[in-house]
Amino acid sequence: MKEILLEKFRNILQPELLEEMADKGRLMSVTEGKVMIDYGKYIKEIPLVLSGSIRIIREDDKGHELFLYYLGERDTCAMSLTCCIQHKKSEIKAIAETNAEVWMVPLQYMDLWMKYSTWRQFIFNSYNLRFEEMLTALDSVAFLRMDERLMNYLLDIKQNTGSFTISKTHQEIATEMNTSRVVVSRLLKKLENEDKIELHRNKIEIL
Amino acid sequence: MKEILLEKFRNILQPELLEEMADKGRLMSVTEGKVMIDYGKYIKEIPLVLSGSIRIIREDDKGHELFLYYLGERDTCAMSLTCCIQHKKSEIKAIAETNAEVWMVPLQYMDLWMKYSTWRQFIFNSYNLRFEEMLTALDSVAFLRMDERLMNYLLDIKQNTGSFTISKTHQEIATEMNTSRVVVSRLLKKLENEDKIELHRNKIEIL
DNA sequence: GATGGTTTGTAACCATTGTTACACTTAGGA
DNA sequence: TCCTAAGTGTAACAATGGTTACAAACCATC
Repeated sequence: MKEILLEKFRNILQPELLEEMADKGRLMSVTEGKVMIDYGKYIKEIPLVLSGSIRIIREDDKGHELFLYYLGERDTCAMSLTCCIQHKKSEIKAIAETNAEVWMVPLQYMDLWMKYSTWRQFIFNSYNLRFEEMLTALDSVAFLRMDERLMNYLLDIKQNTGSFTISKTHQEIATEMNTSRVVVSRLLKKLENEDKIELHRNKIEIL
Repeated sequence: MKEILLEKFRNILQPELLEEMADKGRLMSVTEGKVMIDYGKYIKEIPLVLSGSIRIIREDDKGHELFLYYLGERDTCAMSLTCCIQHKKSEIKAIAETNAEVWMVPLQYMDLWMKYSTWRQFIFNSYNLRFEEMLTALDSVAFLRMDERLMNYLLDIKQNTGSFTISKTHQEIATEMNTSRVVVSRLLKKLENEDKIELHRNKIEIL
């Protein structure tokens, strides 16, 4: 099990740190659809993604959702980091987009490992990436029209999976974008007429 | 000059660190309206706010703006931190909302001071606060109608200044909320009819 | 192939927000 | 005092997105 960790992070984290991480952490395997972190729950471990993809979502008090970004291989969750340190409830929800393997490290090491320069770099790099993705999400809802948001959302998924085929229903997309299914169907059809995508049941092809 | 720094951060940062900060940094005084950090520019110093208030704004490539949050006494800019570390261009714009005093620290100390536990706490606390404020901004544009956003915006300013009186024109508000002046005037009038605010020229009173 | 649940397509209508246009008010000089 | 620029109020209309309703297509499985 530890081999995966060592291999994935070999070029990022220094050997002593990796040894310690392998020793103190544990592997968690999750199946697609599993809610890994729920809104309002406490977080007690830092998750480092070894394989697969995690969907990060914001939820309001009325149950409305908004997709924020994906975590992939070698990523970690910045929200977890801040939550860990301050022992606060999670502000976001994390769901396994695919089957995934995650290395879980007890929260106290977050600060203890600050003596390792590669850990500091890794942590701050994570913060930076997550900040940028939050800004992208913000740009999307603040500055774009729904059809542009939708196209960006599709491209985002393509980027994340590396595949031109997206296996989601219109309802799922509507939920993640906090709009209605009818609006999504309407705009997808419009994008199809503009020859940007091709529609099938449970499947969207990006051209 | 250094006395202000020592006094403001006495309860947050340890004495040795404060000594070093006083030694290595410099005081910057800015007047209201001054653009302190511009979109796309490099940042070479970490700003610690001693007094006054800084408005942080997101800007898209067409010049549209969106207010994100305020920095006040004892705050620092998380974006600056990440930008500093990675030598990247700024993703945001910072404008002095009032006259302000800021302690500027050369970027290399960001990492050097990680040996001080109070510095680590301060930095991660800043990240956490900024992350939360970003989420609040996101909630606002993603989940709320314009009239609710507007009321929240006004309450946010009240919170920041401690005053029930807001000295902004409808156009300024419209720009910060990325909408049009007419819409703001319309909704402000509606809020006045609901006895939530009182309108005057260049001035809005929160009731 | 009949049945039923899920998914998609589309029309009609409504609500919210954005745009254009213009009148009126106020503050601050000339 | 008068003039001008800036700020505000409001009407009329357009565009976008949300809602309701219903039909058609598709899939699994009995």
